Amino acid sequence: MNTATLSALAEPNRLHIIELIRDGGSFTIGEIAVRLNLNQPQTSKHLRVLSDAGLVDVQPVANRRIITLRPQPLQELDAWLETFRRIWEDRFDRLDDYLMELQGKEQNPDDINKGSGGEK
Amino acid sequence: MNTATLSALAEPNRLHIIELIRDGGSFTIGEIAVRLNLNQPQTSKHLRVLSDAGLVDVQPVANRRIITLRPQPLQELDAWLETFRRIWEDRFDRLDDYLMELQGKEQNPDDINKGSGGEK
DNA sequence: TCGGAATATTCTTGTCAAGGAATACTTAAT
DNA sequence: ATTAAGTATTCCTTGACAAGAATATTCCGA
Repeated sequence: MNTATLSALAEPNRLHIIELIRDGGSFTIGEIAVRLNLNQPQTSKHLRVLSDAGLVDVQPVANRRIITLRPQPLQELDAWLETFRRIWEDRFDRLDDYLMELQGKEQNPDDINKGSGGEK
Repeated sequence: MNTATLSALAEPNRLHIIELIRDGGSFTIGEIAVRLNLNQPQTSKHLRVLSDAGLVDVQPVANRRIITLRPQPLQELDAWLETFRRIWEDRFDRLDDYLMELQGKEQNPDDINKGSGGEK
């Protein structure tokens, strides 16, 4: 996974921008600033970050910028999450039980080690 | 969405930890440190962050900690992404074509013209 | 009780990101 | 050419965060 996508989304204002565009379709930088109560310069800066991360498209129209969502990074994030769904179905319920039992009983470390990787 | 989840994942080492656990099932802090070539203190610190974000479960067993994945935050992230899929199906394919055309790329003219607002 | 293994905590330092304020740039209209 | 709107950039300050190093803590076994 791309940490650029994640850190771009990790900032609350930027996350709000993404959600605003998701719901509203397309906006101008000034419109975004108004709707989210941000100053224009910080809005521009946040959009620069989002644009660098490939999360938005910026179309210059006259002296405005039309901001739209760009699906790809979010789709990649989705694909990454997909790699977890398999695990959740196969393994997790059983592993959970196993750990519960480990904690309930007094056990020695050798029994624990046989779980995943043999060592020592 | 919870920005805590996102910023926890936005750090490369922490993302690697999550992927390691996803693939390997369960690990000890020391094992994680060895596998990812991290020092023990930073591994502990990263795991504290992951634990605070609810991304991992920490089971004390003797003087070790058994680390396992905790599905919930990733499932919430997944649910958040779900809110975008609807948009992508309804709206985006059409909008994408529109933007392609704005940029001067060759597209199927029939598809473009039958869009709603042919502005140009 | 002591030693050693596994993990936690503290302190320091460098880096980087975010907001505020001021200013520069670009475009359209007149 | 001038003006005003929209946006970009710069400078500054502040706070958060991550790594490194050193030390503290907890637990087990002998």
